[in-house]
Order: sequence, then C-alpha cells, then structure tokens
Amino acid sequence: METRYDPKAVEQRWYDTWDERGYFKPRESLTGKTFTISMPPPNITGDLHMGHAMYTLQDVLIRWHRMRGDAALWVPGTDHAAIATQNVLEKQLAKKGTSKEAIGREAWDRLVKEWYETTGHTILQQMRRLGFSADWSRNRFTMDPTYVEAIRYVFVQLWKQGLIYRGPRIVNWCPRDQSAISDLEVQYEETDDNLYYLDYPVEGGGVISVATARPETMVGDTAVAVHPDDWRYKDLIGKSVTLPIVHRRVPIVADEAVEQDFGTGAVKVTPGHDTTDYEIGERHHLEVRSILHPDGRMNIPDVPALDGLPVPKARAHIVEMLRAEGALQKIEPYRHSVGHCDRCGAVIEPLVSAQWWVKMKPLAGPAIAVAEAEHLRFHPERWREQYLRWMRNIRDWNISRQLWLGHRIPVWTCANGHAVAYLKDPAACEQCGDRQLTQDPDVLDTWFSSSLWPFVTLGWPADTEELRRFYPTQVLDTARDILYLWVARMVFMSLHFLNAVPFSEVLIHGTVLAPDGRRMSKSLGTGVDPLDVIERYGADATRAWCAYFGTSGQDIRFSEEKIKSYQLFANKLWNATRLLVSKLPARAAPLPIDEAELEPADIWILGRQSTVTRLVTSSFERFEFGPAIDALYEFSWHEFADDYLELIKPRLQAGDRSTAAALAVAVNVLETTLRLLHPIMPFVSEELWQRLPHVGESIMYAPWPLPDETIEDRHLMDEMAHLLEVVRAVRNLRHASDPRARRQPAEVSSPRPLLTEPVGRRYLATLAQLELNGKLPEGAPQMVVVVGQTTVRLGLPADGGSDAERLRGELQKKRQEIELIEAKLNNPDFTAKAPHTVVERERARLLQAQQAAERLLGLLGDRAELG
RNA sequence: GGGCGCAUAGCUCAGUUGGUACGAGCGCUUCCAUGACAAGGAAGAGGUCACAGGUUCGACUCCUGUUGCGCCCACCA
Repeated sequence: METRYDPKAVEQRWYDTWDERGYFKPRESLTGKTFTISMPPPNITGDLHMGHAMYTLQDVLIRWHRMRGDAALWVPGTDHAAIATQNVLEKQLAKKGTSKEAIGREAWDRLVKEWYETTGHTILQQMRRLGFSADWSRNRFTMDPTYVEAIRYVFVQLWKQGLIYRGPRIVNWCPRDQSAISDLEVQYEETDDNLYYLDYPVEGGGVISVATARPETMVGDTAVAVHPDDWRYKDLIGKSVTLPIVHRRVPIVADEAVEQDFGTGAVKVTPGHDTTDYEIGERHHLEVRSILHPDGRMNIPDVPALDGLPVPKARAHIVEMLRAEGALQKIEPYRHSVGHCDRCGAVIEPLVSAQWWVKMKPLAGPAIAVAEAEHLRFHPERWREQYLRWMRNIRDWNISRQLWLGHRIPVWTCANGHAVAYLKDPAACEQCGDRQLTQDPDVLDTWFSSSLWPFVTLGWPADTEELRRFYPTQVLDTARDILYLWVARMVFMSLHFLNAVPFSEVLIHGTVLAPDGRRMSKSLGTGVDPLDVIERYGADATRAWCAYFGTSGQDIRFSEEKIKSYQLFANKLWNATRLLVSKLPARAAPLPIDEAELEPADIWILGRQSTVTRLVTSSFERFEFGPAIDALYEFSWHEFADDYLELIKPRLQAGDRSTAAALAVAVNVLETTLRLLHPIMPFVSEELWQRLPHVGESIMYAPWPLPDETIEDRHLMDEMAHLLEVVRAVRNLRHASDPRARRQPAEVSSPRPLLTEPVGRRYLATLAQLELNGKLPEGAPQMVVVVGQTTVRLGLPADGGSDAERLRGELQKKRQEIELIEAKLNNPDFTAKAPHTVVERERARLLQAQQAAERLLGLLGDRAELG
C-alpha cells in the first residue's frame, strides 16, 4: 500500500464494480421494509452544481437503509424544464439569425427532440462521480411517452371532476417569453423608480390627484378609487373624471383596497394591467381595457403617438404629453419592488388573458390535513408552518403556458365550440361528432408534470408491482426554493389521485452559498463546480462536507478547508489500515475476538466503538448527519489511532497471544467504523474494508453495526479517561521543562484502580514514555505532576532544577477554584433550590479540589525540606 | 406590512430538554524526521457566547425589546 490515499485510483473503479454487479437495484428486503426516495429531477439541460451535490444526503439515507437490510430504491430522472429549455434553444436560434416563428412549429419540435437526445443525461452521469447509488435502470424523463400519458390522464381526470377550468383572468405575463407564468415564478426586486402624480379633472370642476409608478397605463384606466371612509373624497364618490390624453370619462368608486395614507389616497384603476385594480374592477363591474400587445408594446390605436411603443419609451413619452396637458403635478423618486420573470429576467406586465386553471381549494384541504396530523413531517420542523401558511392561502393554479415547448394541453375544440379533454387524440368531437377539431395551443406548466413525479416514475396510473412495493416513498429531500413550486404540489396530487402522502418526511437542506455569503451563480462568477472539487479532494471528502453541513438547517458558505480535512481523514483511515494490514497474514480470515484475552484497553475501545455506533445511528434517525460525522472523525482519528493504536504497538510487536487479541480488536473496531462511515464516504470505506478481513462481497451490503451495551463499561471508561489525562499532563510537564527528558525514571502513585494495576502502569509507560520500573533515587532532581488523585514523580536529567514555582502556581489556581465553589455552596438559595444531583456534584468538586490542594501543599513542603 | 432564520475562538461553523464553553476544522505558537500516516505526532495560546432589560439559586440556552445581516410571503398604486 502506498503511504497516501489516492481517491482517483479508487473511486471510479469501485463505482463501476458496484454498477456492474447491480448493487444499486433494490434487493429482497431482510426487514420486510422498503425504503424509497424519489430524486428531484434536475433539468435535463443543466450542469451539476453544489445544489445537486447536496443530494448526497439522499444517498447517505439510501446506503444506510440498504445496510440495514431494507429494500432500498432511489429513483433518478430528469425534467424537461419547458421555459428554461425554450430559452436556451431560442438563444441558439437567435445566434443563427432566425427564430422559432421563422422555422415553424414542426422544425421546432424536431429541434427540441434532437436537443434532448444530444444533451442526454449527462447530468446524471456527473452524479455518478459523487458515488450516488441510484437505480439508473429506472431513469425517467418527464417527456417519456408513458410519462406523457400519465400527465394526460391526470388532466382528463381533473377536467372530468370539474377541477380544471379555462377563463380570462389577470396573470403575470412575461413579454419576452410571451407566456403567462405563475405567481411563484415572479421574482420581485427592489427598484429605484419614480412616482408620478397626475391630476384628473373632476366632473363639475376641480381635480383629483392620483399617484402611479406606471403612468403609461393611464390610457387603460376605467375608474379612480378612494377609500369609502376617506373624508377628503366623500363628496366625490359617484362622480366622474375625464382622463387626460384619451378624454374618456370614468367613475370615482369607493373601495376598501385603497390605502388612505399612500400617495394622495386616490388611485387610478387599470383592471387590465394590475392585479389589485383587476379585483377592484370585479367588485365594481368596471370595464377591462387591454393596452398591451403580448410582446410588451403598447396597443392603443386611439393614441397613435404611443401605439406600438415599448413600455419604457411609452412611459417617457406619455409623461411629456401629460405635462403638456397640465395633468402632471409632480414626480417623486420612489423605491418599490418590481416583478421579473424567474427564468428570463424580463419585467412582468400583468395583463388579462384566457388561461387554464386548477381549482385549488378542494385539493389543498387534504394536503393541509396531513401536515397538521403529522403524517407529513418536515426537517427542520419550521418548514411545516411555511408549508401550511402557503397551502391555507392558496389561490387557483395557472397551469397553462404560451410556450412552444412542453406538454400540450389535451383539449380539442370542434367547429361547434365543444371543448373537451381527450385521453387519446380524437378523430371527432365527443359531443357532436364534428371532425374539424383544433387542439388548444397552450402547453402545461412544467411543475404540473413534476407534481406527479414520485408515483408516475413507479408506473402509475398502471397498477404496477413497483408502485405497490415502493410507494409511498419515505423521504423527499430538496432545497427550500421549490417547497411550494414542487413539494407542496406533489403532496396534493398524490393525495388526490392515490390517496397517500407521497413521502412522510420532507428534508429541507441548506443552500450552498459562495464563500463571501452571496448566492452561488454562474452569472455572478460565484459558482463552484462539484466536479472540480471532487477532482481536488475526492468524492468522499466532498460528500462528507455536504452531509456535515446539509442537515444543519442553515445555509452554508462554501469553504475548502473543511473539505480538505475530510480528505486528510480518508488518508488517516488509509494509514491506520496500512498498519494493521502489515501485521496480518495475506488473505486473513475474519479474526474472532477471544474475550479471555482482552485487556482493559481493548474493552475500552470496544466500548467506545459501541457508544459511537449508537450515536451515529441515532443521528441518522434524526436526519442530523453532522454529529455523526464529528463522532466518527473524532473517534477514529483521536481515540482509535492516536490512543489505542499507539497503546497496542508494543503488543503488536510481541508475537504472542496478546498480539492476536490486540490485532483482532483493532481490526474489528476499524472494520466496524468503516461500516458506520460507508453511507457518508462510500469509496474509501469500501476500499479499506476490502483490504481488511471481511465477510461478504461489498461493504454496501454489510450489515449496519449494532451497539453492544454489555461491553460499555462506564467505570472502565472513566479510568481510561483519567489515565489519558495523566498522560497528557506528564507530556505537558516534560514538554514545558525539557523535551529531551525522555525515558527518565518515574514513580506513580494513585488510588485509581487502573493505575494501581501493572497493566495501567504499562499503558502510562507506553503513552507517556516513562520508565516506571524501580524507584527514583533519594534526593534526585525531579518534577511532580498531580492529576486528580494521581501523582507522578518524574526524574530529571542532572541539570534539571526545581519546579516549586510551577507547583505554587497550580496551588494558586486550585485555591481560586475552591473559593468559587465555596461561594456557590454557601448560597442558601442554591443548596435549597438546585436539584440534589447538582449540589452533590459541586460538593464532590470541592472535595477533590481541596484534596489536590493539600497534596500540592505537601509536595511544596517536601521541596522546602530538600532545599 | 407580516413571518422566519442568523449573530459563539482571527476565519467558517457545532452546541440535544437552562447547572463549570473539554467545542470542531482551518489559522497561530513551541517541540518532534520515532518503523501506519509530516496530508503526520505531541503540547499550547485564543471566547464579557451582538446589545439592553427581565424570569431564575443559576441564562450562550427561556421571555421582552434594540441593532446588524439574510430569506420568504403580501394587492400600498
């Protein structure tokens, strides 16, 4: 074995082996249980980013359950990502100087198909580098024919149930994509803007001033609204105003939605291009006027000067026109949030358009109930409230998009106007037999198809064996930004169609931020490529980092130092294995532990191992991987390698029965540790496990370790802890005085059981490098170290000197400690009100400190005598 | 306008139900080429737990408020 662990020499090889042997497919369950995770399908066109690396959490759970004997299934796949992909393809066409409109729908469809085929599933290939043990043979794509059929089935069912309707409503319109988008796809950004105060002449004299950030919309105004309680405008309600420029008369109405404190307290109402105004319009039966083309240019033939202008130009222009008419009172700087398209960044223009909607109230009910009843649980828990709040205030879902890419809405209309949703492309109208059918041009929101993901990927709506066996799934892990877009929608769809929660646990992992705390993004140049990280530190280290931070519930700043530490950790394990393997015969069979031969140190490390096993398991059960990794790191590096392996080195040399026992224990502990580590660091654990004596063909299917509480000897743990404390004190002392003073004779006296035994003295001699045989010569130069009840006298080289000063310093510290504890115990409130255990502990501490102080006093007295 | 999260060692972050902050990694100081590992070993230094009140025998931990940073939701034009 080389002296350094090289992830590159190991990872690819093991991944291929696992894959070839079919280890990623679920096996027969040994527990009678299955464990399923549906992988959030990345966009097929996407590249791997740190968000995907966080899927490590899913792999940890899958690998853990697999080792526990559950039939573990991780279903992967990709999403067609309608808007995102269309944007990419349109840009490509634009580069060639053409457009989708120019090439036509047929050519476009071919282009899309080619794109999907050539892009293929590279992102899934990249995930393999991370060691993900998903069942790639079940890879699904939201454009697969069977998937498309399922979507259509769902649409038709909802249609038949009266839960889908089409109607004109005000929507968020993206002028660049020329499509409606849902409320969730609008990103609001604070923008520095102007607030324009316009004067509208009132019928019978005077003016009413309104404030607006979008003066160009005034040509579409159909009312002015004031608050019903606003005394300033009481007399004006019911009168009318004449709009400048267009010279149209519109009424003044009273509506509760108006804020009296904002602007002038009077608001221009443009139902065609503002959500609030639309609602005011509904309440007062106002006319809805559209003044925009779908591409965002003004559509006002009445005003030729403005007609056809894009909004920003129209705005500048109309301001001048208003000024000329004397209708512009003033302009104030104004900062407010402006909606942008999530995908392309264009400014959203609300407008009225006929869209397809899903009625949400009936679907939301059960989705609320399951979260309230905790059949659906969230980790961290606070996301439950967020989910519920959204679900309780849910509005109907706009599922139609005016895109060229996506699943077509399966509704055909005949010449007689019968619109019907069809499962199969119809030849004639279901209602009248007319054969002149036209399909609705719109496509479905990407999230409509995604909402079916966990069950359609298992074959639904067919009653498949997979579905019965692996559904519902257990865990859904994702970033928080698609909690509503995706997670919530899967819940109500699954409840509605399968009467089951799609998963019982929702894990929301932290978002990886750039080192400076900003968002990671390619455009900002703050992105980090996981493949690059893997290249430098190995997949195991990358995974450990993700697992460590991913479940903390906080966002994480990317930091290479911690990843590097896990790379070194892998190296440490490699070298510990190297040490043991060098002592083993080639192809050693598993070594049974002979209990009769066990020394205290062996029992100690086995006990610690058991404690760690319990801790790791319970951490996994709580979806808290950080403490599990910490425990494994700390235990294997410091307790196992630094303490235990150092302690048994002499025994490993001896070549007797003690050697066999020590080797057996060490190998067993290491082997167990590797199994505990495997879900997090699969590659190094597999590689080392294979080099140690083992049973089975892969650590992937090795049983998950169980704690053995019978060997966790609390008393022995305490004694070893004390012994190690003495070791540190001796090293410290020698270090502080004279590092050359090795192997000087020493005497130890202690009432502690382990240190009174020869074996304990031997440990002390080994770890602290002392010669404990024989006595210190009378009057020889020496130093003394006191740890609790143990005293070690350390011989010094001839030129040693006195350590009285150091002892006086320690005595001083002890006296301060005693004072503090006494003050506490002298407080009658404390002794009366604190729990007995706490008081007793303070008393014990006091006693110990007093005894130590006495011993120090005695030692100082000896010094004085010695001069 | 509501809601949520975060402020702990120079940096990045842990701290499970209130009872000495044994925190960790990186960084820093001193020593060590000793046969697993110098990508290592050994020993250290370093914190008024954002601020102000309150509850309590006792608060990093609970309550209230303040400040700063971040996120989500919402129809203030």
